[in-house]
Amino acid sequence: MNRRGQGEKKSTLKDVAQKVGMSVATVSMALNQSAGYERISAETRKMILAAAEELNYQPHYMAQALKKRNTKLVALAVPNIYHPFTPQLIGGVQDALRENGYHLLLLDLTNSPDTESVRTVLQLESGGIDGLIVHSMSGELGPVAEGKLPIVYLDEKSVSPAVWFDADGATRTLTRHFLEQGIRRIGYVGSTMTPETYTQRERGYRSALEEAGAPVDESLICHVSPQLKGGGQAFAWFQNLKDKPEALVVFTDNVAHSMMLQLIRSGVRIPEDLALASVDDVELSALMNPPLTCAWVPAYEMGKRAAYMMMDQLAGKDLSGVVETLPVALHIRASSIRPHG
Amino acid sequence: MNRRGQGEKKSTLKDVAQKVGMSVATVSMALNQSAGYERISAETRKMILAAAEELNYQPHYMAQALKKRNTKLVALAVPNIYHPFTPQLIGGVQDALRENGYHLLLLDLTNSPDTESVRTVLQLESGGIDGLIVHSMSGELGPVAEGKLPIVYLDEKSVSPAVWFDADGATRTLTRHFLEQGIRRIGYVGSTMTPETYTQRERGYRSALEEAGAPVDESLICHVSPQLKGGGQAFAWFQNLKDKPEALVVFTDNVAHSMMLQLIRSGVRIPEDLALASVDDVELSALMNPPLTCAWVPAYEMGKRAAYMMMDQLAGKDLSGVVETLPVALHIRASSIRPHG
DNA sequence: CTGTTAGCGCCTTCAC
DNA sequence: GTGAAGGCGCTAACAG
Repeated sequence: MNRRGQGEKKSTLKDVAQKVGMSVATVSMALNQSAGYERISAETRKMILAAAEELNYQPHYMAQALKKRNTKLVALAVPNIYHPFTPQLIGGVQDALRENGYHLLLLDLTNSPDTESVRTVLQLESGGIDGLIVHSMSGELGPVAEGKLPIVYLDEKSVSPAVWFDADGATRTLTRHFLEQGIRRIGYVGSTMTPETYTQRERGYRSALEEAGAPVDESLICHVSPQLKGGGQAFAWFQNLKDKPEALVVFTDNVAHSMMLQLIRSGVRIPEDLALASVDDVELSALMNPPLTCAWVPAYEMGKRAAYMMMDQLAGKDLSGVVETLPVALHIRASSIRPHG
Repeated sequence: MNRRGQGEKKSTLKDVAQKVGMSVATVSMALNQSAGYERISAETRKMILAAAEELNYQPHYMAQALKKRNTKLVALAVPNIYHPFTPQLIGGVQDALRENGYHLLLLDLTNSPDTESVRTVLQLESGGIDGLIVHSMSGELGPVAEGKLPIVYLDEKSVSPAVWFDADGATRTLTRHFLEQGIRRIGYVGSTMTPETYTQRERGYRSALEEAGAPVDESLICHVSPQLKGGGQAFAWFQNLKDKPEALVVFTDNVAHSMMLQLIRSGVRIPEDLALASVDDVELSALMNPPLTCAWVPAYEMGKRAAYMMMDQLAGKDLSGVVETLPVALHIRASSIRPHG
């Protein structure tokens, strides 16, 4: 042991105590400013600080965690690290956590068999992490984690506590945006996977049509993979359609981008031949040709809110039943504006 | 304490021991299959297992870590969570780590002042994590971490141990690909940020020209932000150029995509007016119009290799001086093929 | 075959 | 103002 890279062995509280000829208790108090701290003479305090500095003392993270019964670690479980949404979520969670000295343990469950992810969570659940934030996977992880440690769900609204954005509102707004232009044949590209946010997005589309008294034509609805390749599937579906729609609401940017690129390559003009709009609004959407109309999802903010809710729970607040809903914003761009309304 | 969500208090080794009327030592052995395990009678072993099961016993992660002097946690520090490269790295690291029961602590240093990230690392360094994988930031984190815990560097080659992909080879190949078509006026879009991989990419471009006896025209080289907005900067630079190049090597997909979209919008035809090629080859590149020629970077594999190297070190191997270099692959697509050679 | 003992490094009453 | 003692939950000798 003490092999390459380890350098000089770390110094412990005891080392510091020894150096100043005092007990570890005093040193601990001085360093932590914990109860009884005021009673330590300013002088000894300075000595201790100096000695700690000199010995390069750092409290042992795990020992502290064991004693204080908290690890300052929060896990974020994500179903797909490759979705453009995910990094923003991560960024938000991480930034919020860091504000309070927490660290982020990332659980990327992309193509992880359920059993394995469950095993991982169980392992961590006991003294490994203080809390768990779950993105779109209450079904898989709720049963194993609930009741064992504080949880916050992301992108779901039928469980709690949760952070949700108005998913059905997003597609409803998009669909209405087409209806208001007098477009009636509006199709929908949805997901074969069915986390709550995706089913709600489809619901928003359907309800907008119904509210407007427009018929929902099932032949204008398709379901594809929520990956880039989903755009290819949607494109193929569109090509084979006899009676094509005039406009399409797509459930996620990812798919919209890739479908759009293929449509254009095949000669379909956007928005003249087909108007397009999508949900998420990642940065690239505004740069597409033509710029893609989107319902903007506050992904970063959602991550932040989830982390705050987690830390609130860790601080003792009871958040059961709470579902925070963040609004979406409609960003109208050229892809969705039909020439003659 | 024991507030909402905590459920029934967790059971400890002692609880299990009590239940079966035995000492914690025996229980620990039986459960861990550690030294001396074979000498426990099969019967008591079964009892213990059953009791543990019934009490829903899970070893306390931190207590175990404190005792065994390892946390099974490896941190990955990334400079920019939003770069399309990063999720692939994360995916690779995480998958490899998980194979051996390690977990990933993500340190997203996007827009983090240096001091703060250093503080974080120092905090974790002492008993919080077993090792640190650093992406493109040896300058910032090397000094604080080196010698304190095992490190692996990603995307650098002048430090070690490291995982590197042949960055200058990538751009050299791309540049030659243009030269072989008889193109002489080849420009370069590089980065204002200068991690090693970016300086090497520029070097590859320059050396390919020099080797071919072609002049390096500094007016054909610009430097932009490695974000999507960098594409806008590059586009503006290109527009203002009097003597335009026939081809452009771009240092990263991100920038290439966004520049390309703006070029096309402004009426520049690719590859007729300007041939384009870039480094990274994220999935979207093949879907662009026209499909973008790329040097493919094995990001996922790099992550995996870095994690393996970390775990090798954790297992006692000395990897100082080792730099693993992964090859890139040239993916020729329509964006780089000039009509008449 | 199993129990006892002794910590890992830290924090926190409780005495002095 | 400061020190001693106990213990978080677990593991690893060493006894029996």
